[in-house]
Amino acid sequence: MTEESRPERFLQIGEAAERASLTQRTLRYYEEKGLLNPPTRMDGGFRLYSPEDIERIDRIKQLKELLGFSLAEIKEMLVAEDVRTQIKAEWRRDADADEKAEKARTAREVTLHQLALIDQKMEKMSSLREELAQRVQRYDELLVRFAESKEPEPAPSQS
Amino acid sequence: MTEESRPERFLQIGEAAERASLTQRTLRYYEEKGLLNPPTRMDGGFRLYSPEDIERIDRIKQLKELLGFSLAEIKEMLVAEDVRTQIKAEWRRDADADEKAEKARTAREVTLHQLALIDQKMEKMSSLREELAQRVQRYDELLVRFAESKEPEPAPSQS
DNA sequence: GGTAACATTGACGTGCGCGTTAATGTTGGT
DNA sequence: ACCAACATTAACGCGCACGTCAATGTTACC
Repeated sequence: MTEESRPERFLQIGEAAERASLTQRTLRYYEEKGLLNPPTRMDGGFRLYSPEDIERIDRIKQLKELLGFSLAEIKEMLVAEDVRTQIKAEWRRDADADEKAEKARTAREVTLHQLALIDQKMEKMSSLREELAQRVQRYDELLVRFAESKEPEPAPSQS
Repeated sequence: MTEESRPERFLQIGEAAERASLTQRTLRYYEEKGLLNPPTRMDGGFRLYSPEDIERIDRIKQLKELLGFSLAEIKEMLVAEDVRTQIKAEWRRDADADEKAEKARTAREVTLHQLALIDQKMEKMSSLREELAQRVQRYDELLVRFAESKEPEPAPSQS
């Protein structure tokens, strides 16, 4: 409900940073490192982030915090995203259809690769989860035994 | 099948590092930072890692690479593990049962917290997974349309 | 007992992902 | 025209997680 969804306006760096819970420095850094393409500027040179830029920022945050990828890795992963927007932009222009299809195939491949990475991580995670769950169960059993040795004659208790 | 499972012998740092695909420096660093308790030593001062130590090293690697936690966070998380082995070691000694129960409760709590963290991550991951899967599907549809516009009269093909 | 392989403790170096400060420019409102 | 709020680049700094010497000691084996 408090979800900050895609804005309809262009945002200056301050607002953009706040939305994503990042700092302005971080956004500039991402741009410097090629993760964000240079946003448009106002006459005075102030950065103006488009809704697409904002989405991309969220994407980066997601990939970083969730999957723990390095910025370099994320940069690679975002190639697929780039191709996608590029295709969209060129859609009704007279670009070579074969070329576009090739790009789409590439983007598909990259996305599939990301999917595979995620699946790998999720598998490992769920086996770790299992391990921990079992451990909790063993603690429970242990605690029950402690309680039993203390209360040989369990009295009926409420609540 | 190539899985390096728990060894029966004590290992020197070289072998231990190789098993975990880490460097000797890293193992010493983990010890320095209190993630690994100081292993036993040979007469000359060479470190000897017990099977339990080796397990713990794998644990750390798991938590770091899988969940992207910092070493400081991992250190905290391993408290539960410590309590567990401590309880095991003290098991038949005349330590205060209440105290042991209290430790077990603490360990249980910490483990539950870890479980909650993992569940959070897995939820976010699976929604990201969904997003990507849908994207692949859209690429597929796109490519089908490309193929159709190229081949208005599909010829029966084998293989 | 020599020597190759393996280890030890410093100590400094490094890359990443920003934080922070300084000096300066821009925008929007009164 | 002025002012506060917001932005800019450039540069240095910093904590983390190790890498990388260097100088020295240990072990195992022939």
